[in-house]
Amino acid sequence: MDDMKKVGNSSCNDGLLLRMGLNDNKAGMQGLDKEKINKIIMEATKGSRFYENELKKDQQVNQRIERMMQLKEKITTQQLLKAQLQVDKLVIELEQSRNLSNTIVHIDMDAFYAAVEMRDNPELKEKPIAVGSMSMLSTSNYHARRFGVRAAMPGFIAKKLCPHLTIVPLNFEKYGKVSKEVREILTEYDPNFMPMGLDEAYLNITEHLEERLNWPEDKRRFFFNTESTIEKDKGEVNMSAKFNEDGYSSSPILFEDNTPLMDDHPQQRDQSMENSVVFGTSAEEVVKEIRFRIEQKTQLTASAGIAPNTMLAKMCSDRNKPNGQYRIAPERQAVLDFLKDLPIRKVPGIGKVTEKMLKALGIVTCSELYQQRALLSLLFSEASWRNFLDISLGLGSTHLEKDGERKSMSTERTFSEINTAEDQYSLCRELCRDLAQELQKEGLKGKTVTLKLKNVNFEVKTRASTVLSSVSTEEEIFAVAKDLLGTEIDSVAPHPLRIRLMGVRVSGFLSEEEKKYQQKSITSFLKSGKEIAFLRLQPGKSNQEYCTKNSEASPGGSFFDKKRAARQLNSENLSPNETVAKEDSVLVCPVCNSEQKTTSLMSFNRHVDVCLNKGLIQELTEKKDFPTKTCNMENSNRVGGLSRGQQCANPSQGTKRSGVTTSQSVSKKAKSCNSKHTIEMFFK
DNA sequence: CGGATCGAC
DNA sequence: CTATGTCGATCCG
Repeated sequence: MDDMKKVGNSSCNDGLLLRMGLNDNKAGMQGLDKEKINKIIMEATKGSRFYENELKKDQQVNQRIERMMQLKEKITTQQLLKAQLQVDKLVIELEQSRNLSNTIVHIDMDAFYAAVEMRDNPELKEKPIAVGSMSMLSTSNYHARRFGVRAAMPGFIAKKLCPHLTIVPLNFEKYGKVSKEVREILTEYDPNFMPMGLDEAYLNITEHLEERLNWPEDKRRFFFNTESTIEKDKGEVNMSAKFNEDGYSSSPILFEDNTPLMDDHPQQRDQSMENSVVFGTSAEEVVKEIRFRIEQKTQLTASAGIAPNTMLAKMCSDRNKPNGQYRIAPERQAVLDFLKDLPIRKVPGIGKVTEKMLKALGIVTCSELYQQRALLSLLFSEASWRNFLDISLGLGSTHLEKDGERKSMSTERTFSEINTAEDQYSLCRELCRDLAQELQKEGLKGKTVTLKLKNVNFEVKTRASTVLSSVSTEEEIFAVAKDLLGTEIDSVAPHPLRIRLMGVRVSGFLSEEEKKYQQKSITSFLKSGKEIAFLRLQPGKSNQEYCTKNSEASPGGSFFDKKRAARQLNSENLSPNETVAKEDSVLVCPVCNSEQKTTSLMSFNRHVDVCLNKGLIQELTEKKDFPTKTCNMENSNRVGGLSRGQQCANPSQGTKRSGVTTSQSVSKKAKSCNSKHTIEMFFK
């Protein structure tokens, strides 16, 4: 998004201000200068919990830098020379593989959300506006930016910077519609174009350019949208000017110079079609055409970059925004010229922290990045310095890969402080419910559940747990998340856990391969007509285990719910051995599959352990896989010492991966419980 | 694997 | 009063 989140850092390095304030003000005009902006932000911010946490993070970065500098001190000239040789060998290879044959375009809608809101509400047109809420802004228009109002800034601070600021709430449905309109245009130039969010996209127009060479003019002719409500009076081309809110924006507008549109066909303009325009066949003309069509269709302007790879194209689109475009010719020297004085912060992938670290090494521009390549290869990880090298050579992807399958799905929410376990658990359940719904829309199941917590001091923690069999339903996810939450609550007891955010994520999805396999094993399992045994447990003070004989256990979850609520609310230790499975559930041993006529967990566990040990011995003596009896042990986190046993009990999942998972996650839990007797017994 | 960090939108 | 939500990548232990 064209939001100026990246703010040139330049001179004064007074820490946080640079991060939080906008120091990009063109002096003179109405608005505020850097100093004022930073002062106001600092006043609004100083002493807040947020600020304190920012300071803490800042210190951590400084320590990182310190460690790096110490490392640097130890580097000998010998090492440096050697590194230089190695890196330069790589440079030669990279140089040889440089590919300038593609034409990549990056399209970036200008101040997208704000522009949509202004379009739809003329009242806003002359005003400084931002889209978002009092707590967080998503974007602002250029007018507001002159006051230092920008994306990722809370609205209440923006208001201090610019008291007249109008804050419009987000309306994603609307932006989505507009985005779709834009995409309909883009797809004509590259059916495989890659959208990046609602307001940006990469296109590879290499093929289009070839075809276009043979196109007759008619196919390159487009008409002005006449029935639009826009006030436009004089002549052909001033439509885009209105989007230049301020009249003194430095960016070029679409038709401002005398030549561009008719580049290739200067002769025809007036007679044929009064309200039409013909675009040429060059890349620049194509992109002008795209931007023209976007504007005609949506009344919104876009900026664009043209270059031989995505990284460069993206940086180009930033060059002349808003409502401008820029091209790097497909020549090595053109690329290097472009990079020469470019601040590394402009490079996609280089953020605040990396900028600061590199600056500590005296690196600010891309050419400096290249000069220091040998040093960087000694100070940074392979992935990092190779990336730096690519950047400084101007290398990037020359084709647009379809993004692969998703790797995780999550949901999180911020709220005013919540500090009672009761509310936290019910919130957690709610998140699990929402997440489960989304997961099921995509038919996904994952093995890892991650809980994210942010306390009122803005400190973030994540806690993850990987289970044997994939989860996707509210109950399944919650069963895991609630344990993680419980552990965190316990960890601060007797103090309450004071949080301002909670999130739940599911990852570790099954690959397509695994899906099929699982499908098979499930159906064959069902055919075999066996019962599913469930076994669950919660570590910590509220140990709770039960098995039900029923495969559709706890249908509405109410049973589960009440139990949990009661237990956690009372916050006392129910003796873990008593009162299990009162209702209509029956304990079934997951190993031998027989019903156990007891309601005492302890004796039930004993039985299970015995069964498992039998299995273990058998496995080890026969030295082969455990019999493939499909015993579904979803979520079976039985708390004590079943590390090997679980593997045995669930052979259908017996891949290397799940084996490791099992022994790790269980052995950890085994410590917290005193039931490692299973293991000890075995080794006697 | 789990946890923290970075970066992008 | 009031500092987002979602995702992927990477590094380290």
